[in-house]
Amino acid sequence: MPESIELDPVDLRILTALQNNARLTNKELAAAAGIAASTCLDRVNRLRESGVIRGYRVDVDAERLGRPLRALLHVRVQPHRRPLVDPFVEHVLALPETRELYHLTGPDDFLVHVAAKNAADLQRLVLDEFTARDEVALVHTDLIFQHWDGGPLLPPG
Amino acid sequence: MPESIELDPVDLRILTALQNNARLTNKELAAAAGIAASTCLDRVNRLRESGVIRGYRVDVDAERLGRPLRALLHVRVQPHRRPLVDPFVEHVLALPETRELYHLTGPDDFLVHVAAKNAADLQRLVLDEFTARDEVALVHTDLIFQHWDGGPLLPPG
DNA sequence: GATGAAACGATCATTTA
DNA sequence: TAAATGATCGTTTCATC
Repeated sequence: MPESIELDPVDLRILTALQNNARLTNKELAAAAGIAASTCLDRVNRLRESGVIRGYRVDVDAERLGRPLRALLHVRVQPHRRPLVDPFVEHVLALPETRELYHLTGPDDFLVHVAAKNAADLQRLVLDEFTARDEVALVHTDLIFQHWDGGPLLPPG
Repeated sequence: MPESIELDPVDLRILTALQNNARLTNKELAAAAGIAASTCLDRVNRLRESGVIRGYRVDVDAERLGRPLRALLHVRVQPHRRPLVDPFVEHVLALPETRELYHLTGPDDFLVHVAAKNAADLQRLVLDEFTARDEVALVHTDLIFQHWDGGPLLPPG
């Protein structure tokens, strides 16, 4: 199922254009890719159906939404077993502060990117939503000075 | 400049809808927010101009694009000074493998989320693009088992 | 993959609350 | 000041080549 799809240069131009601005009209997108609008519509539908395009998201400024303090929480879950891990994941994803969650190799099992209102809010989050849970053996918090998104995702050469 | 903006419940409904699907038509968005289309257009334009909305991105499946192996690289840059840090950031952001870059407090200064073709590709990336650089004092690599995005970003209660 | 036509949505000036 | 109406214009979409 998670197969690699054959993408030609036209598909790549479409994806690259959409990664910069996902709200381009179909007409604009067709122009960017150098194809007719109807063809472009076909291509985009195929990319959606094949799962290459998973969705379209708006990029919201957390700072201006009142969550200027971002942090990464390294979390060790013990014992590291499914009956404990699955509910932990569900809990974290349900928190409004959670931006991203990673399940990792290495001593710290999870990494959680959170956005908080201020230091007190972050403290509450760590104490009440993480260390208060039985399966959470350890939480280490690093503040995020700055965060960048990478460029358009492209297939390897 | 990075001020918090006053957002009313209508704005929040608009942002929430767009975070789920940034390609909703203005008409659909207006219906979701319970307002007239023209009003909705106004609101979205204001959210864009005020910087609350930073852009619209397509969510591409890295696996299906031929980059199934994702990892987090913890990188220590020494000495941790601007003349070294700024070019390092620029270098990392220019790599096609980079998905995200964090500048952090704590002993490891940077965290880089990368997407590679396979283990050999990841090894090449670490050796040639990171440890080969003079300012990079240490790289620690954790593989990503799984990665989740958080729900819609909302202002704190 | 392109063309062309019918259906639909975006947009803006104007009106209303 | 903020939202709705309605006319115009542009875009999407689909059958057809």
